[in-house]
Amino acid sequence: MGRSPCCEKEHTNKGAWTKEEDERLVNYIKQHGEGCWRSLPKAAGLLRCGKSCRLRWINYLRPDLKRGNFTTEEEEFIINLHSLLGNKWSLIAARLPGRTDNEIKNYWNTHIKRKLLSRGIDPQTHRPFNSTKKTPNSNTKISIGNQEKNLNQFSEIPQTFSLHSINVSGDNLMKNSVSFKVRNDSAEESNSSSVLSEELHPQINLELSISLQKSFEQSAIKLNDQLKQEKQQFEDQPFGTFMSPSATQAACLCYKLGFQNGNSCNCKSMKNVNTDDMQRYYRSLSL
DNA sequence: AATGCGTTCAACCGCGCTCAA
DNA sequence: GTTGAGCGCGGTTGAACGCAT
Repeated sequence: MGRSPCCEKEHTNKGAWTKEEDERLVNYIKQHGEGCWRSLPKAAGLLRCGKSCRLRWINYLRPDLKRGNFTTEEEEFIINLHSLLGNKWSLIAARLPGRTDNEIKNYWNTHIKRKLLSRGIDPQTHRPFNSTKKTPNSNTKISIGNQEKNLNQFSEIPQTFSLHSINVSGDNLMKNSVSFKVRNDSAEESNSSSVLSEELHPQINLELSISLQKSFEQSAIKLNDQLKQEKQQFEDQPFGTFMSPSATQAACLCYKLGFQNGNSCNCKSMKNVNTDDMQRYYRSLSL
């Protein structure tokens, strides 16, 4: 059965948007908000299909977009995220405020891809071209308490504290994949995440030592409450007077995963964690 | 000035997913 | 359980631009 077209093509404009069309779209969304893209063009007096309006708004007209060149930090961040997420541009964009998936995708294809190729790195696998390949073990299991699940069954793990609560069995290669998946709470991401190894990303410590104390739920709730409390303490006190054991551990994990541009660290000496990292960590908590 | 070629990026296309009927 | 509308995503296209010849 064929799919019906999203709009009456013969009555819609295509190609570049005019200034007037942009104004109409912006004014309409300012008044009525986003959504109902199918009915929006007619309501806004635009001879465009809904998808085209949505794309124009999301990729170009949204007021919170950051225009201009990507910074070196953004570029590094994209490379790191791509090594974990693969071509999941929308997921990568979600972690880069002010950037769109389309923008990142274009930047990847026009700049980063070429840069990696010139360094002798395969942009898809993030491995040197002459390195030996390892393939992930599709039967890798994740244990939650006394339950065991396949990777692809694992779909609802809270993001913030999951790294503390999961016991992973499988080969080293998949450990990192699992940790990423856990941080991003969707089975789909798990399936698409790239395989990492210490030889590929020496700055990323794959020995996550993630283990379960009691049941996953109990640990998660406990840690969530603890972090909530600590976050409040952090906001109440000037930095430096307060150091949280659970937060330092979590920040350390961020470090070890390479999300903070950090070097390998030792949790026992996390007194040395810098202020910016800690602030970033607390602000990232959605408690 | 004219032409060709490579690059960039806005926009389009088709597919998959979700959800309500 | 089936169907179809609506939406979002990733891949692709093509117009516009810059540079070299």
